[in-house]
Amino acid sequence: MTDTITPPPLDEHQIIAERRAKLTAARAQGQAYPNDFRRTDLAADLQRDHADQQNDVLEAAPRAVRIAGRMLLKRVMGKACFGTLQDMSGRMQIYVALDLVGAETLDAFKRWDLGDLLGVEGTLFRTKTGELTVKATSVRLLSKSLRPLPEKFHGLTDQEQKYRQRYVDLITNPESRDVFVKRSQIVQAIRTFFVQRGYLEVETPMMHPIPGGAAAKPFVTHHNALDMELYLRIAPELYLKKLVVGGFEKVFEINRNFRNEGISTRHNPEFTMIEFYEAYQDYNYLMDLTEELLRGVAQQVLGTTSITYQGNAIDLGKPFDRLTLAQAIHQYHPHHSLADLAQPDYLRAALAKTGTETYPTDGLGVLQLKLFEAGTEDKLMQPTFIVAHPTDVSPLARASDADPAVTDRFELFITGREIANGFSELNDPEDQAARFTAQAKAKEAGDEEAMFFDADYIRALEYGLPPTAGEGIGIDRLVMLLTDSPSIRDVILFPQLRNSDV
RNA sequence: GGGUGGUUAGCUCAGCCGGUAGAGCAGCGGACUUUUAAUCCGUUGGUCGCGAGUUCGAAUCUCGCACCACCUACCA
Repeated sequence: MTDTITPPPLDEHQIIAERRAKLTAARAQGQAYPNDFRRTDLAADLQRDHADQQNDVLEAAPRAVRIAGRMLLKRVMGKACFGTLQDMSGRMQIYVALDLVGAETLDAFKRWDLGDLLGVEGTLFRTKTGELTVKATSVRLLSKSLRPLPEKFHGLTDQEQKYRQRYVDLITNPESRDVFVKRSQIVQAIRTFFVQRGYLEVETPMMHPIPGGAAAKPFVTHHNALDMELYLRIAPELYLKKLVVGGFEKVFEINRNFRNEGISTRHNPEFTMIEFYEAYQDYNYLMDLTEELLRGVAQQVLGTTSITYQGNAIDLGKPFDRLTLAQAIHQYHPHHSLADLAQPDYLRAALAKTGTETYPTDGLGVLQLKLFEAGTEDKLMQPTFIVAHPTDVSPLARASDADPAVTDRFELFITGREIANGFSELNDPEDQAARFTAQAKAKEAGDEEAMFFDADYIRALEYGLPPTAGEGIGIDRLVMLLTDSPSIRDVILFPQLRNSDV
């Protein structure tokens, strides 16, 4: 501590100035930010443990408690006051009366502000109206809050401020807290699911000399000591498969990916994925596993597999549909017959009507994919696996034995959004090298998202990757689904926003 | 990248047929020993996002810029 006065912030105004004056007065009384108060109780535990006890029971055998929290409501009435404290678990009312705490403490309490952090000792009782309350024998100011909280009834509603000052959002809006508590529970449930199945959780590099594992534009940075360019990873895929080569036959990683692309309600530059790989399994196994995972997580975190997303009922309990691109297009647009959808010329004509650009090099599969994306993808409300993606756009997936033009791959769509992507891995090093060469050519031709030729990955495959199935699930989008959140920013604590002047 | 809407007190919002800015909450002063969005009386607080223009006069009309939201495009 020093005696130097902190320069007032640029947005200092009357309320802050008044609170700062109270802080200065508190400093004159002694330590203004004490750290010797130890709580013994959390609000929610007390509410739960004493839910059934009437006041006569509580008064007969007084329960001594020590709680701490932020004061969100205060009702001053002459010689007795009520306040509402909030801690990480919930809220608890406190009662501060002259005959129990004395005039000095009562006067001090009256000057404390909403937002101040208090420590309270006392006993439990129940008020006339039946609310469990701590009757204070002592109240202390533990941290002065210099900035006023948002309006106590409406909380913070301004979207920008909710994102930029998430801490204020979390203080005042229980719905926001709930989303992030659920997010934590969802991630924990996923982690447990894989650990219980014998998977090893690993951490692979976030900085890659060659960005790989997905088609996306990377962020670039520079390592000074090595004097080399490094890329923030766009996916952990290639590293995880190297671990399978190394003998870790079931691995998963839950971590951030970074993609230097647009920002929207469904895209944040850094987002969280789980990727998992299991040797001696294929993509059909993954689809079964994915259904089991999503059902289990929803049941565990929400207590149900029937959920609502933005007004649409979604049933995670039923077996998920499994359709090829052509089958999905036909199902939602029956005027396209399956025979038509197998004709490249027909597809080109249909795409021309939707204004979608096509290239002479687009094969049947790519044309189907484009038509799917142009008007079917967003209609897949209920969980649907789209299987057999074209080999041309799946450079890391194993080609189908029955038809090498497509891969043993699926994408899972729910509410019209891609939630997961998985496939039987391409483990033939010569095929993989050829696919990388094709990608490298596309990159030279100007495709910014085409992949690099990754020689170390080919070398790993040359040691022998067992037949393996691998999948990625977008955690943010899954959390959006399970918390009924309309924007990815609602499920990321500190979403990326443009710079602002504080 | 394109379109639409928003930006007024610390917060939630009115005011927008151009005439010098309002409410509730919070704050400040006062009353009140079971309140709970406490109540009652009094009261402080504003570069109306920023910059230009039209006008005797702009929160209000016009143009530009910034940021936010939504839609759209892009994006495995």
